[in-house]
Amino acid sequence: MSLRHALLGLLAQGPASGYDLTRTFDGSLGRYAWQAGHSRIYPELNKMADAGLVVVDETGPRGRKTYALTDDGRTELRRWMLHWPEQTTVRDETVLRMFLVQSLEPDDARRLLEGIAEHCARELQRLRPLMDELDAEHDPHEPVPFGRLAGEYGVRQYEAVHGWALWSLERLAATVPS
Amino acid sequence: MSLRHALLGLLAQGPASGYDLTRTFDGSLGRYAWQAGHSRIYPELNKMADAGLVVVDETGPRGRKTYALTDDGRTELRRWMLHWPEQTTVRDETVLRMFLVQSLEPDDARRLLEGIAEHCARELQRLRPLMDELDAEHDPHEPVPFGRLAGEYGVRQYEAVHGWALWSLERLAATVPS
DNA sequence: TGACGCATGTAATGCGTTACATGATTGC
DNA sequence: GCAATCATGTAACGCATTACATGCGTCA
Repeated sequence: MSLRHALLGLLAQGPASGYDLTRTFDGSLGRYAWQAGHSRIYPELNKMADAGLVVVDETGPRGRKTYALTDDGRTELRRWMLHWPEQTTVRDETVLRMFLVQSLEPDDARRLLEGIAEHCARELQRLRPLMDELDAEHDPHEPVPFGRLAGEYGVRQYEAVHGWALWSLERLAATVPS
Repeated sequence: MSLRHALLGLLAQGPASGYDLTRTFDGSLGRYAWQAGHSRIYPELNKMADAGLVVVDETGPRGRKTYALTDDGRTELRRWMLHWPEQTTVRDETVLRMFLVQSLEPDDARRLLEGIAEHCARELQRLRPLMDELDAEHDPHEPVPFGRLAGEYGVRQYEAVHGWALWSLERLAATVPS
């Protein structure tokens, strides 16, 4: 039930409406960690309010409701963050493709790996300047800005996949014909 | 509909029964890429047979049925492997926790990051020798063994997360009190 | 006043997990 | 003969996506 914990974690940064939270999922959170559409978020927020994990903080125009964490919500978030099971849920189409590279003909496999490497290189060119900018703007007296750690994860992730794709290309090419 | 493609990719390595495929998902495939239990696999194989993507190859004792790819199945697998959408499905509880590290008190955040770093270090100690063993046993005239590329991905992935956790710890500690 | 974006919801369908259910073979 | 494992399936429930549905507020 990770959607619930994702919402708790986001609300820990400060009150937000279902609409705000939906847009957060559209960004890098949804891209690298967990996806959710508004049609799941609104019902879940209502259930969390029933369970006493969040409360409606403010109501605004157009029926806008911002939610805030309760003490129970913060306790549950902390419990989930610190006590995680050994076997966690992962579901990643890209990694699945990596597992199945060898089901392709050698030429196709090469093309796929080259595509992955290029994709990673492009993403790195996009992400690294963003991180540098965050760092340049950052006042060292303030806490690390939200998203900076996740962004760093993204950079390192792409570097790892990039290196993996190049290594795999070499490895596939190195097969000695008999 | 990635379960279907996972099954196609696995069957591309050679015919297998639903039971065999279920055990494959119990291993590193399920751990890093995609999970599925037998209760989804059997119905899906039947649907894939109806759709002409696979055929029953052999029947064995205890009602065992091995499935093999058809030409249509191989075509569909190739299509899926080579033409992937920009926005792919990712769902990873660990990465979600990474995104939410900053929702914790500094002490808790530190403990969590230390836990992640230790976890990665342990997994690396387990995985690296396995990969070295695979390489030592590998006849260079044979194609790269199935799972070797994925295993390398696992190693690099853990190295990346390990480095990220250490970097994050430093970064959190570096906040200058005002 | 019309278009766009904000804002919230429900319904239908499909995918995934857990639990239920059954029976055959092999090895001890 | 009994236990473990092989082997396949269905049912119930919950979660996720897509589509359907509605209405308010702001700005040009």
